[in-house]
Amino acid sequence: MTTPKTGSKRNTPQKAAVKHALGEAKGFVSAQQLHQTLKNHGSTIGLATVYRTLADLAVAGEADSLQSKDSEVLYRACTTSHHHHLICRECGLTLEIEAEKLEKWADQVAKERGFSQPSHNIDIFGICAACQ
Amino acid sequence: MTTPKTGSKRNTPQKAAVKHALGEAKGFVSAQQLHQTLKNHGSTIGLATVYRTLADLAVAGEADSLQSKDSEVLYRACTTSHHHHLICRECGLTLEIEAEKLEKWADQVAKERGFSQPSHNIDIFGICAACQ
DNA sequence: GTCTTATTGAGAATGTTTGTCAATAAGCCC
DNA sequence: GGGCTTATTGACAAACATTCTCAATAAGAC
Repeated sequence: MTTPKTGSKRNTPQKAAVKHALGEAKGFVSAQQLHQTLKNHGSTIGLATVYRTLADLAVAGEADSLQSKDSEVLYRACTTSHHHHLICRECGLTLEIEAEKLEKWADQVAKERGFSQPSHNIDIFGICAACQ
Repeated sequence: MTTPKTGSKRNTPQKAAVKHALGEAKGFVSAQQLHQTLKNHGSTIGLATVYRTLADLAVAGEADSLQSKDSEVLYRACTTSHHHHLICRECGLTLEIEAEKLEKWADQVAKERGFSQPSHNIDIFGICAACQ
């Protein structure tokens, strides 16, 4: 009762492995894909652990998440600064885009209509030069 | 072989019912919600039919679709012209937004990086005046 | 009315994601 | 190093939305 101890995360080899694998991936990958990759490399990590770790990374701002067309969630390692993505529909190649103008525009539109706590979802898709 | 007959859609009471119910809904609704609403009104429509009809409407441009946080797809009746949405996270109230500038910006960003066939996903969320 | 075939509805099947829970091991104090 | 507490793990089951299957129905055309 005397020790709330709310925020005590532990460092485990599993978390490190997920983080590393996410860093190796070029574009966005699903939890399932990442789990398969890890197992192919000899890891015995559980699927649930991959899901949990990715969700934690997303909350911590160390990964971006995105909904694919097939209703699965895709993750990608990223810098902590806010940005958007230009994604190839063919190969998944992803470029980060800075768009300060856009941020301001979105926030302004929300405020003009009386909406508070604005947030937005902006992603651009296309076919990259290599895939054409 | 002599009759391709690829595009022969039939008009059924079920399709009309889904279309009507979608029009009645204020904001975005899921296929499950719509199915429930229809059943509550006495319809015996099947869940699969609701899904199929909504998918058709989305393809035909008569409905907008959107991925919610809970990984379900939400639909909304709309005009055929291209637009985006400002959505209340609390009550689901939805306003349509015209943003020609934005369209051009998105297409330009894609072309600058060598991407063809650009498309984009832009939605703004917030808490509407009534919900604050 | 008859015929063709798109459509329907009930349930099974799929696939992702989350929950459960006993077993394990990370961090800490001695 | 040894022991303790408890966050974490992994295997599996469960929840969930969505799609598939297929016999039965009915829309549209003649």
